[in-house]
Amino acid sequence: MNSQACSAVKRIADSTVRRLSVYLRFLEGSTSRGQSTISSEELAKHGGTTSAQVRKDLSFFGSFGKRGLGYAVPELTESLREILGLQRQWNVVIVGAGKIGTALAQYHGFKSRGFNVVAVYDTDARKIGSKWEGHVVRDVASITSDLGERPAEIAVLAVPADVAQAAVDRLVSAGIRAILNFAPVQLQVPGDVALRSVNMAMELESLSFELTNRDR
Amino acid sequence: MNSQACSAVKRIADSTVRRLSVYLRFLEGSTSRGQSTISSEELAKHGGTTSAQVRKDLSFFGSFGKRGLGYAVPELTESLREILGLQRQWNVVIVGAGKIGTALAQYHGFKSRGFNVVAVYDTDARKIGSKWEGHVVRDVASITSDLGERPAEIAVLAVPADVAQAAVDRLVSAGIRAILNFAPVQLQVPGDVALRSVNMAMELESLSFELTNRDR
DNA sequence: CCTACTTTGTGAATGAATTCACAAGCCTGC
DNA sequence: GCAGGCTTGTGAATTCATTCACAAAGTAGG
Ligand SMILES: NC(=O)c1ccc[n+]([C@@H]2O[C@H](COP(=O)([O-])OP(=O)(O)OC[C@H]3O[C@@H](n4cnc5c(N)ncnc54)[C@H](O)[C@@H]3O)[C@@H](O)[C@H]2O)c1
Ligand SMILES: NC(=O)c1ccc[n+]([C@@H]2O[C@H](COP(=O)([O-])OP(=O)(O)OC[C@H]3O[C@@H](n4cnc5c(N)ncnc54)[C@H](O)[C@@H]3O)[C@@H](O)[C@H]2O)c1
Repeated sequence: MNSQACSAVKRIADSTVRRLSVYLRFLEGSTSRGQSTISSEELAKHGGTTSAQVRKDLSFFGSFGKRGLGYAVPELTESLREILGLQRQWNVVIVGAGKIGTALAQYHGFKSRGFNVVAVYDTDARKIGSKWEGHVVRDVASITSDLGERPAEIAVLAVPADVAQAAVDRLVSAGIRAILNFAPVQLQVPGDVALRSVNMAMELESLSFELTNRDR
Repeated sequence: MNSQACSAVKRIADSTVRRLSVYLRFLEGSTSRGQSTISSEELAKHGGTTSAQVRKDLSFFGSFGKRGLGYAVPELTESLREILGLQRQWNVVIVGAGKIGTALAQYHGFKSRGFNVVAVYDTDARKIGSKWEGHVVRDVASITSDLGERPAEIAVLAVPADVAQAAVDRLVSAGIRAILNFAPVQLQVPGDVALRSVNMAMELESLSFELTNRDR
């Protein structure tokens, strides 16, 4: 019956972690809305799931609520931030200063959640040296020595698909620990490097499938 | 033992559909690479899964391979396009001409797969009327009558989180059938509207969790 | 202090997705 | 045309995730 975010004793499903992130985002809104306590039922409604799922998700990490009452919003917010590893800052590099890389580099939603963009890289000589929002675009060739001096844990990959694997190999040998990939290819990484991909074409195609097959 | 993409008799898991999309993308590369036949093993290697999974995924829709030989690349490509509903064109509107909306409107990867951006909308008077890449930014107030004249099936939502639900309600009542959401909120839609969300903060937080808890 | 009511936390049950394992089918070479 | 080698297609087994259902624990009000 303790409330500490105990270190995961068994493997936690990715789906659980993603829901925790959704709960956290809603809770941060609730705090500013001045609500002091919240039930699993309410959390579920705004997280697109069920109250049993919410309680099960939380139960993997400890016991955070009061029976008959619900969860204290500030405490649960804090616990979720701790579970997700958001109490520290993460350094992020963006590789590929094209259309999507530029949008991401300027996105304020990253910084406000502890993800600091520390550098932007490209290979295009015309882009190297130019800057926006305080970031000078640097030559990707300097990435290994840069990471040696000022380490970054996470890379956001926004380069064309045909050079994505080469860019990953370079990042991995430079010591990066996690990659968020926007190129529509399946990348190979060593087991100790975390990888997530955002594949927008895949999302659109899954919508296409659903529209096509709704009349089942 | 027929090869037609028969209409789904039982519910197809979303994870299956997403993998089909990945297989298709790799196959399109294989064609240009001049490979005429491919095994489930090879497809699996490049799709980040197992050969049994590939065969099971395909088996929901028919029988596309030759035993002892594998799959004919052009035929399988065609079948996957048919299954995913990609033999037609889809009209797409982008709502929110900000940083991410702009990047998406200019992205060539959509058009090349049959998703045509037919309009871009915003509320900001300074943006309305300006144009890039052939798209004039239109006032979101005209969306209902525009969709009446020239229907679009899919909306890409790239507006701030606090107005996202209102924008969805407007799109739904204008008759949109599917939404790809980039705002980090859980949206409510009627059951007959398809919804996918791309939540980049969630991806980053899931990476943060993995980095934090690798030492389990 | 006791009763009525609420909501959590969690084993057990169910349901869904993946993996196993192998018969069936096709190709090649002799 | 038969043997040997390969690869598909698919039920059965297994693993993983969600939902159920209820005891336990708390609140509130008299
Ligand atoms: N633009 C979008 O909305 C969008 C949407 C979904 C996915 N994507 C994907 O994101 C990736 C980038 O798309 P984009 O539209 O920004 O393309 P882009 O052409 O505008 O930008 C790509 C950038 O990467 C740079 N680059 C090339 N090789 C590099 C390397 N080895 N190292 C570092 N930088 C390198 C290029 O110079 C260019 O500036 C692509 O894989 C694309 O499929 C883009
Ligand atoms: N920029 C990114 O890289 C990024 C990454 C992930 C998620 N997002 C999300 O995407 C959304 C947009 O982000 P952005 O960075 O492009 O913001 P932005 O402020 O650059 O753009 C938002 C645009 O939406 C317009 N808008 C506001 N209300 C509208 C309405 N009711 N109808 C139509 N248009 C409206 C604004 O005028 C503005 O042009 C946000 O929800 C953000 O959290 C952005």
